[in-house]
Formats: sequence, C-alpha cells, structure tokens
Amino acid sequence: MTTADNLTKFLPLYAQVKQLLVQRLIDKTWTPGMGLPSENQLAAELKVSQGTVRKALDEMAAEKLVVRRQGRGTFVAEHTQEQALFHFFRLVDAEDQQKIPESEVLSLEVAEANELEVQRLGINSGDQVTRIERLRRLDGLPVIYEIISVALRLMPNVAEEARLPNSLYGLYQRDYGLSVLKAVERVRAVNASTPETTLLGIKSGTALLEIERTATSLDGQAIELRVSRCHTDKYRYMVELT
Amino acid sequence: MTTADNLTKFLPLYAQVKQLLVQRLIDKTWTPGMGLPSENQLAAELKVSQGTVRKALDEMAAEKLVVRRQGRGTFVAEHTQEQALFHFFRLVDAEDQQKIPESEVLSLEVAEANELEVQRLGINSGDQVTRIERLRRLDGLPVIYEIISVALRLMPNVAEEARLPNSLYGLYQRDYGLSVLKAVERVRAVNASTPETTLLGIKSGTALLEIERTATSLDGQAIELRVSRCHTDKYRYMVELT
DNA sequence: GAGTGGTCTAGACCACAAT
DNA sequence: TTGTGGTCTAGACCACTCT
Repeated sequence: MTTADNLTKFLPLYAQVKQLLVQRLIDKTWTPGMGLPSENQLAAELKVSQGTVRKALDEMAAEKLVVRRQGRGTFVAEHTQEQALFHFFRLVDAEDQQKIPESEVLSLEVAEANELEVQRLGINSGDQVTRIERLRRLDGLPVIYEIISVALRLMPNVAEEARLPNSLYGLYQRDYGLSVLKAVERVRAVNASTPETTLLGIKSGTALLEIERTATSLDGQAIELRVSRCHTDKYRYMVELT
Repeated sequence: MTTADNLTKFLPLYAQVKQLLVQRLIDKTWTPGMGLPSENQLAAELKVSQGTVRKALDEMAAEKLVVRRQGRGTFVAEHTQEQALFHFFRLVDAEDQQKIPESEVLSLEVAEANELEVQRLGINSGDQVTRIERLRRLDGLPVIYEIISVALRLMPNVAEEARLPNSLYGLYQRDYGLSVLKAVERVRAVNASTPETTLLGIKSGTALLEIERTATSLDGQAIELRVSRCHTDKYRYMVELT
C-alpha cells in the first residue's frame, strides 16, 4: 500500500485498508452476494500482511457489511426478505415472539415532498416523492397503518411496480442498488384519528405507537422515510440495550 | 492453560480464556474500577500467547465489560451517573439532543410482588419487592411517571437509603455489587389515567408511551423492573438500528 | 487435493502514561 | 526509563468446502 493510496493519514493501516474496501462496496465494485478476493489476494494487491486484511474484514463482518464463510470465502452481505424483516421489524407478541406482518397497499402516489420528507430524506423543497400507504396485519388482524416515502429522483419507477413486495428493502437493493444498512427510529405515542380508526377498527382517541423511521445506506444517504402507527394492545415494540 | 482449566471444550482457546476472565468478573475477583493484570501477566499465568489473551480482552472491551487504556492498562468497567443515564435513557428533544432528567421520589414501599414483578424479576410468588414511585422532569417540566421494582432479597436496604440518586444503577453497583449491563425494553402506547393525568398535567386519555424495562446483570440475573409512562408531545424515544 | 477462512504463536516496533 | 496496550508482520496448523 503506497502513501498515495489513501489521503486520510494518521490512521492505522488496517483502518485504511477497511476504508478502501468499504469504498469498493459504495462504488459497487463489489455488489451484494458477490465474493470478494481471498485474504491472500487482497494482501498481495495492497502490499500489506494477511493479518492486516483480516482485521479490516473482521470489522466489516462485525458491521454486517460482509459475511465470512470458512472454506468458501468472504461475500458482500445481501438482503433477503426474511433478513430485512427480522432485522428492522421489532414488534413482538405477548410471548416475545417476533411477528412478521402481511402488507396491503392502500394507495400509491407521486407528490411534492412535505416538510418532514424534505428534512429526513435530505432533498430539496419542491422535489417529488413516491408515497406508499399500507395496512399491515399480524396474525390476520390489522395492526399497523403506515406511509412510506422515497425520493422520486432516487427511485424513479417505484410507482410503476406491478406488485410491491412485503419487504421493500430487497426491491430497493435489486432495482436501484440501494442497500438499507442503518435506520433511526423516533417513537412517540399519539391518539388515533382517521384514517387509523377505520382501518384498524379502533375508537377515536385510542393510544397508538407512532414509529418514524429513516433508513440510510452505507454512505449515510437517506433512502426511505416511514411513519407507522401501531395498535399496541396485543403487541410490543421490543428493544435490547447492551 | 491445562485441560482441567475449562470443562466446556471444543471452544477456541481465546473463547475459553474469555470465559475464564468473565467468570472472574462474575465472582468479583475483579471489581468495577479495578485494574486487571497486564496481557503478558495473564498470558504467562494461563500458559497461552499474549495474542490469545488480547483477542479475549478485545471482545470483552467490545461488550463494554472492560475498558482498555493505552499505556495504563485494562480496567473493569464501572457505572458513573452520566454513563448509565446516557446509555439507557433514550428520550431526545426535537433536535435529537439527548436529555437527562431530574427525579423526584413520590413514594417508597416494601410489598408483595405482583404477577409482572414475579415474572420479570424471576422471583417466587409471595416474595417481597421494594417499589419506588418517581416523577421525572425534562427541562423542568414533568414528563415521566415511573414505578421501579427490585427484589427485597437481592437489595435489602434500598428503602432505608437516605437519599436516592437520580441514576439508581450506580447505587445498585456500589451497595450491592450488581452491575446493570443489559436491558430489554418493551414499549407500547397507553391512554393516560390517574395518577399520570394529575402528575404530568395532562388530560385523561392522552396517549402516553409506556416503557417496560427489565435490567439484567452480566450473568443474566434480573436486577430491576421499571415501568415508565412518558408524555411524548415534545420528546421522542430514539433507537438506532444497525 | 487445493483453496478458503479460523486459530495460535512469536516477535518487532510504536504511542502513551506514569515515575 | 519502564511498562502498558496498539499495530503489523510472518508463519504454522486446523476446519471446512468444493471439485
């Protein structure tokens, strides 16, 4: 590894190697599911020891950017339906069992971004967004009403999709090369009004859990804003703090 | 490290070393704030290489069991007021700034455990608990009403404390050697009734965020149950998913 | 059998903190 | 100056996967 390889100096060598490898994920030199070169190949290419490459890859594996499999190789992490749902969907039943929802699309529109969408998606005032309105069921009962917003510029053809999958994150990755790797959720309690009262079959004023999620990609770019209102009489939002 | 050192075989050496070191934290051979022997001393004692000890200690540092300081040594992690509050208190204001609450104790009693306390604290039906009822303020305004329950057997003298600190986790550690290292929070939305309406100055039926937290120690023992009802008109419960 | 990641070791050098 | 953890290297051997 020459001095010109990396302008951010004063970093340990393994951290520089990691930055370089992460950059190749960002610029899509390596795409989800693809196998990376072996540790020895990378070490030879970058002129560092195998141990240094290993430390970089181990950190990337800890951050779930890559998956390492003994005897097979190192692969770029990819989203499957189940992974994305289990990873980001945090509602559990009374026995702490994670539940996976079904989804029904209620409406789909392209419109000018509102103030929250501008702020969270990092777009300009006046930009357009695609908005998806969904009702989600757990154990067959309607529990969640949510509105999903994505920037039209980032994903031009979402509204033309014939059939939207239950987990949209696989679609973002497959059709637009956008991998949701991080998310921030801001949660509060709100009193139900229309349309939740009708859709969820509850009285006006019933307390609902509102989850506002901003999902971002590897390089910190906002991919999706999602505001979900959940009826939490039978379910809980569970978080583990460590 | 001889074969008799550890009965759980078929584990990598560094994992066995880690288990052994963690055991010394559990049995309080090393207590919070105390410095551990150096990597070389541990390596010599356990008859493994320094690199193997290093890998064990690095994992323990990642789990925040120990703190490593270059040039000084490795120390058992300890709770300070600020650390515990910042780590477990997740309410933020509109600018995503983490807020630290003041606390006012409303009542303190010893009583027979209810069903939830029995379940969450892993105690027997009929066992006694100490219950603390608190009102917490953010920016001077009452925002949280909470009830904290701890097993009387585990912490016999909490009710005799002259003055309970804002963060109880430091007290648990100092007076009873119980370090809260993990917590599970189950969150739902509820409609306010007494006494929250009076204490928080809100109308009956206002949606409140209810956070039920079970805090556990290193060996998985439940230390505390806490049910907090939060007025989330000005604040959000924020979680980062990675 | 060949190639991969996983473990373990040994040694060198560096950055930092205490004395 | 001494001792600590942090980085980097090189090499050996193991466990697993594929062909």
